[in-house]
Amino acid sequence: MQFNNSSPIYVQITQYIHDLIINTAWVEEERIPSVRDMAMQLEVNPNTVIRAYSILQDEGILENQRGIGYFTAKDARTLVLKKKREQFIRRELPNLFASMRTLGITLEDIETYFLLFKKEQNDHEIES
Amino acid sequence: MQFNNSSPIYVQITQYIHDLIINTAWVEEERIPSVRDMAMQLEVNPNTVIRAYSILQDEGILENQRGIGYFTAKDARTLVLKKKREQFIRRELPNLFASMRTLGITLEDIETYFLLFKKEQNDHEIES
Amino acid sequence: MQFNNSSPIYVQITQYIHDLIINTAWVEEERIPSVRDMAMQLEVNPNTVIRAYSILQDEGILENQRGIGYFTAKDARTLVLKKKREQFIRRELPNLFASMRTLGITLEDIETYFLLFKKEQNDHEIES
Amino acid sequence: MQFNNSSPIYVQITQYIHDLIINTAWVEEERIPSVRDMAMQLEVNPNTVIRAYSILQDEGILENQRGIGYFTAKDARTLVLKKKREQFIRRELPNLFASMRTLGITLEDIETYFLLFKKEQNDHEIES
DNA sequence: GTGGTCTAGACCACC
DNA sequence: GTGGTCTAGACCACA
Repeated sequence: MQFNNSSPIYVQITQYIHDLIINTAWVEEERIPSVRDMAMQLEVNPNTVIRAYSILQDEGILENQRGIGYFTAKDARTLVLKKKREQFIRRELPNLFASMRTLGITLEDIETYFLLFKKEQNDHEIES
Repeated sequence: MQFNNSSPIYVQITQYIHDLIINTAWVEEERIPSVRDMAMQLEVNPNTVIRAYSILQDEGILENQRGIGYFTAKDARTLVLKKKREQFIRRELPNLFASMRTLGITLEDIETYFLLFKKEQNDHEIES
Repeated sequence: MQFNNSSPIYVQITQYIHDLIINTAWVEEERIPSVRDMAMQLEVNPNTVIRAYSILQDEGILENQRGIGYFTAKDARTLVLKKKREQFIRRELPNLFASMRTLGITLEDIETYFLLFKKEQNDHEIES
Repeated sequence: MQFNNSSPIYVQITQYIHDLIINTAWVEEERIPSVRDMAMQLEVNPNTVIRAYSILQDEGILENQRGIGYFTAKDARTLVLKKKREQFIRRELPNLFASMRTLGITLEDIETYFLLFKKEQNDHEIES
């Protein structure tokens, strides 16, 4: 895994795990890699992984069984999706609409870009 | 002016000035408030204003005349608009589309939110 | 049995056994379940049960007969009660009074909560 | 300040700050000692102080102004009191009542101990 | 100056 | 084996 500098590594790890759960790469109520394993796998200090895991635990997405390890929560996927949707509507959308307003971009323009974007995605998939 | 914690204050100031120029609240080729005045007005450390002004100077939006002060550039408004459009298409839109994809949000959903957003804006304007 | 995360599992097991002895669910001088049985019943690692049993043995509440198993002591119930009373007066009460003081809670308030608590208990018993 | 081993240092620091705010030793909307100062004062690693401050920030008791420092929140005292009261009622009281039940201790007994406790407190105050 | 992140490494309790 | 706490120290962005 590659990290960028725009946000802290521990945040990028939480987002990465969010994705794993949405993709069902990590299924619910199963044990996830130990802090040390994850740290080795991501080539990161264990403390950084602990920080990410703890945040996810606070969010109710992970649970901890003493001396055994971390587990995905029962309704982890629902929780993640709900959380991300809220964020999207409360943070991303208002920014989007504000930008559209100041730049004079309409919904039709967005649609055009969207079709283009989907086309690109398809092309990439065909390539690979 | 109120600042939030999600991005550095100097960035928020540059965005604020971008808006002032787009709104033609600051017209082109005119002197803008001195660093000290701006700092007092925004209740901010002068260094922070200097940083914002310097960035805008690098972007070609402001110009500095030694010993006199800062001025808006000749084509400031065009520059700002161009810059913002680029950012919008290269950064915001891809993020938007990616979020839509993972969250299963369609363009129709966006439209619904957009109408809602416009309605709220109108209500606010009528109130005030 | 359900364990919470606020204290170690082996501590929760010792408290559970304390209760069993006070309730006379375990009578004195009788053999108690083997470590393995107990571990299976509680869905817990045998080492954890061993730890709990050892502590109770140190407290004089359990006795171990090599090769045979663990037994409740002759005066187990008296011992447990005495121990709990001491703990209550030396640890819980001072904390309680300190909290009451800083939070401005009076004995009358406590009484109100107590009546409420007893009422709830009754309701639960009637339900079941 | 002396720390005990029963709970992590960063937790003890948060509780210490809770007390400072309840006692109005720290008044609202004022700057508090910097992380480094506090660390030196408490003879603790700065990271440990950061951890405590961050938790209090999440609780809404402290606020952070970038590059300037931490401040007590506007309604910090109310928040702390509310938080502590809730904890008291939800955690301490049920334990208390459960102990009273199994040990056969009545409210009258508690009152006796309470008067004793208050008497001791007075004696201590007179001494010093 | 301020706080925030990250690492390396030690030590501990728990299962 | 598991996670959790703490330290020391480096480095960075921000005001």
